[in-house]
Amino acid sequence: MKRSRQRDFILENLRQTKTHPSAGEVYNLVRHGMPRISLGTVYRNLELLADSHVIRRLGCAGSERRYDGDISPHLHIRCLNCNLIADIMDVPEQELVHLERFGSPMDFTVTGFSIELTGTCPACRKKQAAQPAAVISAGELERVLCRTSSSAKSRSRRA
Amino acid sequence: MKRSRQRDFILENLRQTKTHPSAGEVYNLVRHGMPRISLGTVYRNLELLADSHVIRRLGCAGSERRYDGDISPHLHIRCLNCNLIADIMDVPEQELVHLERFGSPMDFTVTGFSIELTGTCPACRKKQAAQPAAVISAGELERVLCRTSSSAKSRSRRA
DNA sequence: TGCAATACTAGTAGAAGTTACTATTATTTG
DNA sequence: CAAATAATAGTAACTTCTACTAGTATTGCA
Repeated sequence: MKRSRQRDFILENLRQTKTHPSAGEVYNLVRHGMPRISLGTVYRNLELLADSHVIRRLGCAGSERRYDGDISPHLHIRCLNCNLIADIMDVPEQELVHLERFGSPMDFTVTGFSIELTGTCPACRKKQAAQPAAVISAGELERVLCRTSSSAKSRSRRA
Repeated sequence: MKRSRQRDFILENLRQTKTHPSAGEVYNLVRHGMPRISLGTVYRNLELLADSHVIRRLGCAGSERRYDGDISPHLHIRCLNCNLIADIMDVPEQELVHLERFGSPMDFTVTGFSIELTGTCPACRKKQAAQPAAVISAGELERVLCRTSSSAKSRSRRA
């Protein structure tokens, strides 16, 4: 394994960022200082750094993979609306470690866990208040979505 | 909102499956009974059902989105090697709910959380034992990855 | 210091997963 | 039954990520 200026610069940029960026976002960050760096290099090095535990790969960050230059033990909360991710730094370690004891169905070897809180960030809450979503009643929902399995089965081969 | 045979059939299939399938896998399942169903229909309805809390969208299931027809409170463990997902059914509810109290940095509204254990499934453990991965020492890692920020900075504009 | 070995990069192409679009079909309401 | 419209099939396009190759940079050693 050899050092490279690209990897150093990626790490440096990630450590100075609090936004838990995706690979594409890191790419845009580092391009300011290294205009000719390639996207593939960013992807490769983020994975390499995460595999080496120099940075953290966020376990549950929506559809795209996100990274954190801060490897200290802390949790994240993600806005389900805009995917903004914030740190939760004040979690006592003993609250988390005990999760592993739920471990081994099917004889898995448990090596870790991912926890992510989800919610709504202040900005999105304001938007949603101004423009409230349509609401569907429980009865309506039942009617629409929970047809009995027998009636569905009897018609299932017509599509 | 109108009912459709496709949505009913997707739900029925998902509920009979224990594998926490992705949208593509659900597509392959339902095609046996509905050969002309389209992939887009499967995607749309899985999202719709998940948004309505009729099924669960797994919060941290690797790169692709996975779904669970069982919405009872339980956790999952995923094999980091092959992405096999197993249920962990015996988690006392009170162990989980308290997580929400770590809640609101930046004034987020906390609506839920995702927890996923990670590890190695029995099949992959056997494979890995037969073919062990290369190991890098801590000293080597430090040398390669942790160049000081000053030396990196001084060269960062040359790429 | 210079050279050989080779890990790494830039640039591009391609794969996988997901979303968007449109004409047509199915469901619901009156 | 007919009108209104939500949902579908099929396709194209988009996003994220990975693979590939020729060329470049880094390291180890003389």
